[in-house]
Amino acid sequence: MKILLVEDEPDLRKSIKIFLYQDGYVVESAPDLKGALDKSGSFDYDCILVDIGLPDGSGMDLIKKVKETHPNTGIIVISARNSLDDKLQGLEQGADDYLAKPFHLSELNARIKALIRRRNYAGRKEITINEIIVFPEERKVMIHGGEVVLTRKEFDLLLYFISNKNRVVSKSAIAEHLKGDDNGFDDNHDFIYTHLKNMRKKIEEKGGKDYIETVYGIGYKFRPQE
Amino acid sequence: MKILLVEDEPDLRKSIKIFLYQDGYVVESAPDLKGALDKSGSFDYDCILVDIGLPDGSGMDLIKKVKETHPNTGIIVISARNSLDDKLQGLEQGADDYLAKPFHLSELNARIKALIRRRNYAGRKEITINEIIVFPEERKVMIHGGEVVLTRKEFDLLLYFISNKNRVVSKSAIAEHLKGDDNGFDDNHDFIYTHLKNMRKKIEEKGGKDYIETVYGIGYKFRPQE
DNA sequence: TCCTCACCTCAGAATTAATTCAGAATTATA
DNA sequence: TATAATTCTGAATTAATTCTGAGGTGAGGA
Repeated sequence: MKILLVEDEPDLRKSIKIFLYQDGYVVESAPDLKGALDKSGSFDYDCILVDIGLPDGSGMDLIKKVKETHPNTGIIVISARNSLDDKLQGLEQGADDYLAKPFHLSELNARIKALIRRRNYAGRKEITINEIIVFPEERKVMIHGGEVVLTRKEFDLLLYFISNKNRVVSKSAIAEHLKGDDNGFDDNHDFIYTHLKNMRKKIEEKGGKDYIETVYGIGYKFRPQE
Repeated sequence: MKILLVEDEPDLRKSIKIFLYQDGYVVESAPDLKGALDKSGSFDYDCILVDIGLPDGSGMDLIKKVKETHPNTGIIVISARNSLDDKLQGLEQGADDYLAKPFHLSELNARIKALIRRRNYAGRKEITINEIIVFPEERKVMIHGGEVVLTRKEFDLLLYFISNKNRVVSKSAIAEHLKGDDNGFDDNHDFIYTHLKNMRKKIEEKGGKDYIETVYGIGYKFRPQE
């Protein structure tokens, strides 16, 4: 679950980032409109949090562009100006929710969860893939009534496969999705192997089938039975 | 237990705040309708105390909005005008109780307790979690007939776990809940460790089991036995 | 056969949690 | 008010868990 945070005030940016990270999200951030446009254009985030008042422009432009290019990305506006105009304009441009500053971080978290649930899981709290049941908000996985305890990366990996089921995903796409902020250009993605192996092992131990098919030389495909 | 107090008169606001704080609540306040709308829109309070006559509008608008967005929040109207109309109108908008000025603070406290009890604990005065019995109003905890003496933060921590049982709560969320007013955004949450440890120790000393499960990398989960 | 890539194992690096402690802040008491 | 006691907070240390990357093996394709 990857989030882009666009906020110019460094302290606030840092706090939000820490908070969301601790809540299980993979977070990237940008301090201005330019950086945000760059990032949003080159990656498919699950959700973007955008401050309207940015040093080099208005967050409204970002909303507009993202809604054109990545219509499936959720957008939450955070704004200091609690004017009705701002709110209406933001929602009109395609934003999904609005939060006035100052806000409690747990409230932000609740909104994100609600948004992601609305968009991705048709409002349901759990996803069922044959004998595997995944609870995205609780980061919990059950198989045959028993819990499979996954680490942060393992869980993200599984969720990524699920949301891309029946599609081939490359190793580097996975790596990019699991990696947090701006670690430059990291070309060694071998750590995926370990997480994949551990995840497979844990699922198999609990009696779950391995629906992850290796597409030699290309990547992997998560193919549940119909 | 977090309360929002909306009252324009500074002296009254201050004394109510101090009084409620001393009774164990975490209190935030706003002097006008605008501030109240901001705060209530971005956090889920257990209870909101609202004066009807505010400098920039009527508290009725706040009641209406809160009931739409956070239907689980209790609302108590406090008003100088002791008119039946006011009372009826407030209750009609969705307020849960009504208190005419001037009032005794102890009366206010009693109403809050009654309200919170009605809403959160199905009218009961105590919450039982296996061998642990918690009295939220008295901020008292019993195990096997003996009292566990907890500090303010320790008790709030326990209560927070209980009201989020079987759900993972992050360290940040806990920290935010335990911290009172508008301390900006604080990103050092390590003090949680100490409170958690002390609480666990006290409960264990009295023979209570440790139902707090650590979810590595994410947070904690309070999981009582079925 | 040779080469590439998947996959495994393993150990050190990095992160996170538990524990301890001391000074700061708060509250109670004289 | 002054003093003592308690509680809170953050830092330091240690322990536990997870992440990451390197090296090796083997399978499949050219």
